[in-house]
Amino acid sequence: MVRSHAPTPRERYRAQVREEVKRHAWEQIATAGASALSLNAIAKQMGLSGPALYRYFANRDELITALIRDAYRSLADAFHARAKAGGGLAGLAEELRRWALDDPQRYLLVYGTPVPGYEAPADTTEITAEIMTVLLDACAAGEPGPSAGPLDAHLAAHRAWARESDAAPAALSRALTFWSRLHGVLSLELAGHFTGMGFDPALLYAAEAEALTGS
Amino acid sequence: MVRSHAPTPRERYRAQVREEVKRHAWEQIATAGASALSLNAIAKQMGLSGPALYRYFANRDELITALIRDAYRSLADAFHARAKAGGGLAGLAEELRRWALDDPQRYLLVYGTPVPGYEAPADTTEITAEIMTVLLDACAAGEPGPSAGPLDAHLAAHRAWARESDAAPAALSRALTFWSRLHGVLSLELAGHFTGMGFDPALLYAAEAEALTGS
DNA sequence: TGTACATCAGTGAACGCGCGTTCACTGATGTAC
DNA sequence: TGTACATCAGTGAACGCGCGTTCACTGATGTAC
Repeated sequence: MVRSHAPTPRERYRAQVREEVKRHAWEQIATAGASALSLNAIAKQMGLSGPALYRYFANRDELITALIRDAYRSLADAFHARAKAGGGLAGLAEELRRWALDDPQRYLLVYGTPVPGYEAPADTTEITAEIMTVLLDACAAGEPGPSAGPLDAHLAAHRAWARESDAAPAALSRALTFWSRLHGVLSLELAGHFTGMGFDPALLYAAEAEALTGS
Repeated sequence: MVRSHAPTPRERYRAQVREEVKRHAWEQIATAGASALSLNAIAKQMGLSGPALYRYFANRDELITALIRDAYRSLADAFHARAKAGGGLAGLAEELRRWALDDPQRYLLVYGTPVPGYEAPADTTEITAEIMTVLLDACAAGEPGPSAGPLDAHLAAHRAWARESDAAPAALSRALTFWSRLHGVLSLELAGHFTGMGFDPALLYAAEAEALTGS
């Protein structure tokens, strides 16, 4: 966020092209999946020669990293905005579904089966922790609830992932349950496992969200 | 299951080689993911030339189809066996986790992000329906439970996926919830999204299973 | 039991393809005096 | 304001690679008389 100087025209141009490359990359991912991402194909689509892209990304992995970071960033922003606007946990559930359906491949890129051979940089961990913090705050906002069961006891002793949050164990387990249940519906839906079954996944999602937020 | 004649030595040999090809295919998937599956690489690993495999599989897609079918078949068999042995819904939850952890890539192949460009044959639908039937029977076995909420009402009218089952709407929603909740935990776990968080996914899974089966 | 023939597993060469990536280069854009 | 120089975007050729797939073929295995 902190710029040490105003961007020169060249810097602005570079940033624009980088964005354009990423836009084409997302289109390509939407068509053929993340593992089919090809720098050459993107260049051709932009009317450039293949090697030209190496001015903007060191290699294929760096491009994927940028896409993943952008995706996480986008979800974190959406969560922050929704949390600020109120709506609590139910609002976050709505927001998560909206965000996922808005660009299914973006969701699958970060929460689906990992791209083979690709190793996520430590830097994205920061953003995922940010997302988790918003979720934890919303979970802690409700009634504390009794801390029962082996999971809560376990989480009380294994809460490193919650960072400096002082959420009660019940809030921790609630956050994990929120995440995994909604991901369960979304990932099956986006991967197409409900197609042909004839029911509306939105209602299953709504039922799960309701069970979680008790509203 | 019905053989019209005893297998000739040649047929037996063919079947053996097909199995060996599939074995190597699974090993390769375990290392580099399903989208990296290469017929040439498998052939080399078996000490054969690339084209030799075309005696056993018409093309790459047919091999993937065989792997997917085998995977579903294996889960269906495991579910049948467990259902017969008793244990009800809780038993199926245990079995699902055991099956998933036994070969994570096998789970991800069928329930993860679909292989890009690959279209599943209609034939596998039969096996997934079989799996669903076992699950539905277990869900219907418990107390009927009050059919409430928009989801149950919706499912009462959209139950084509349940085939000829006469399970109550509450059982239908229970089956879907069972599937998506347990898949939520498993897919996040197998995709590595819990690594580095420091808690034990098995306890989250157990908590979800308990919430579903009420035991 | 031996011989003639058909079947079929596997080979090696070849096709065309697209990939990531490097390199030396041209030409345009910006900077310094 | 004009000129000399440095910076940098983009090109085209090239490298080596592995992929799926075809084709004509050799040689071994099984079958029929």
